Formats: sequence, C-alpha cells, structure tokens
Amino acid sequence: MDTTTAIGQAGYRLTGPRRAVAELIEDREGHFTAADLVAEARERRLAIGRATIFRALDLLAELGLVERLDLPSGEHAYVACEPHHHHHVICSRCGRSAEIADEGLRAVVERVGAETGYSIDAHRLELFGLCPRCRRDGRP
Amino acid sequence: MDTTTAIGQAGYRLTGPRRAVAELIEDREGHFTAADLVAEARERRLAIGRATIFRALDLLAELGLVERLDLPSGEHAYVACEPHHHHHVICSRCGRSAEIADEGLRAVVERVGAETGYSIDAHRLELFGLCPRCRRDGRP
DNA sequence: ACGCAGTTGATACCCAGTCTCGACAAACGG
DNA sequence: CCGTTTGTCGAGACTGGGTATCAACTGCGT
Repeated sequence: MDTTTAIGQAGYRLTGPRRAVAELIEDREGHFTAADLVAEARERRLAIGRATIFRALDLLAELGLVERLDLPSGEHAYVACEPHHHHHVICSRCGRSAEIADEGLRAVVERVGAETGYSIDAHRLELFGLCPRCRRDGRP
Repeated sequence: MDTTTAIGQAGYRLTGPRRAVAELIEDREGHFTAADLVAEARERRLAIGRATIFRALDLLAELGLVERLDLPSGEHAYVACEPHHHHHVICSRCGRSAEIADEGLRAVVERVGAETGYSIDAHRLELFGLCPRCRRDGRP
C-alpha cells in the first residue's frame, strides 16, 4: 500500500502538501530530521510551511509509515518504514536502517514482565552500529 | 559507592552545587526531567543555576549514575541507577523504574547482527507499562 | 458547482539545552 | 594555614526544535 493511498484510507485528506512531504521522504535514504525535510523543501522551491512538515510527520508516524527515532546524540529523527510493529538497526555513519522482526524479543519482554511484576504494554528497541556497506568502505 | 565519592574518584571536583544536585536526585522516585530539578531547586531556595543542573546531569550520565531516557511522549527524562550496562522498565503512570539485566537480550542482539550484517556496537531497550503498585491501585 | 470542514502557511511564541565570560572556590603544595 | 592554579559556577544571551494562533484556502461529499 502506498503512502498517499494510506492517508486517504485512514480518513485524512489527500492534500498537495502531504503528497509533497511523502515524496520528499521517499527520495531519502537513511534517517532524516524534520529540519532536513524543511531544508530539502526549500531547495526544491516547494511552498510548504515548516509547521506543515511537522504536522505531516506526525500524521505519517500515527499511520506507522514513518517511525520516530531517538538517536544516541539526543536528536529526533525519522525513518520510512512499513506499518507493523518492528524495530530498526541504524547505521551510525550513514543513517541507513534495516527493519528487524521479533528475533526472540517477545520472549525477553515476557520474562521481564514476569520477573518485575510490571504489565508491559509498549517497548522500544533501537540498535546502532555500522551497516555492511560502511564497514566495507572507509575505515578512517 | 555513593554518588559524591564517585564524582571524586573520577577526577572531578566535588563541589557544592554537584552535591546539591546529587541530593535532589536521591530524593526523587521515578524519572524526572532537567526542568523538574530546576523547579525543585528553586522551591528549596537553592542557589543553583540552570546551566549547572544540566552540566551536573551530563556528568552523572557520563559516570553512569543516572541514565537518560526517551519517553514515548518525546520528552527527555533521567533515572538514577547503578553504573553498569542494563535497561529499564518504566511505569507509564508513576514513572518508577526497575532495572533489568540481560534476560536473553544479548542473544537477540547477536542474532540481529548476524542476519543483517551490521556490526552492532550500541543498543537501547526501554520497556513501558504499569508497575505492580499502580496496577493494584486505581484503574480509572 | 456548492459549501463545509479539515488543512495550510505566516508568524509569534515557548521551552530545552548550549555558549560565553567574569567571578569563584576546590584541591594541592608549601 | 595560606596562596595559587585551574576546574567550575551563575547570569544571561542565544539557538533551534517544536507548537499555538488564526485568517485564508481547498479537498471532497453531495
């Protein structure tokens, strides 16, 4: 399912600015910040307000088409992704990310719940390292 | 090892403001934001500058005596904790947290590395839910 | 084509966190 | 115990991410 149709199906209006933001995101590799999109939009002479970009990102995040990351640096970034529960491995050099499935995490979560007595209803796992390409290329 | 001695042993000066911040943190339950500490310090009429609180938090985080969290809301918060690698389960109502050990996570990380080809050198796992006390108490 | 929400953009605004710099005080040596 | 050195502090200016406001606009159902 493509981004623009997903917006429509969720009952939101399929507006020009939203299409434009979706396009900006599709043209990206790796993660990006809201500021990146603002800059990119300005470069392409798109008439999209800053607030609109933030709003579009919120919307896409809500639909699960984009996910918010908290980089170790403290920055907030986003990555485009498929709308189902999963996690990311993020390259700390180039920012490319790969989705990962359960991989036994569910079991870990259950064990923690059992041992601590917490009823766990959400979790976040982020992995950072070098992607295969960056490992192969330069090692400064 | 208590906080103030840890600061000394790491080669940093054991100053009044740092002691004060350490004390503010020890008196807290659950997670707290930098702004919380600033407000608390003001209430107690402590003459500690805002910048100093941020600096002290950075220092304590570097020593591993405090850990930075990214709440689902996007806020940055901290929790006091022991200085070794671990993760937290955080109560989404009261903010109390419990530390959790490996619990099989290491194996998960290794499997992901093997499958994606990334060389993973850092990870973050945060679990959110209700702590036993909040489960027992009100269910609004 | 019409009309009404939902959406937009400009702008002002708010708040977290950082930077600067003169004043200060912890640690150490004598 | 006092002087010196140098890390640290506080105040305030500053930056940058993100949000609130509100009049103007436009997608979309009828």
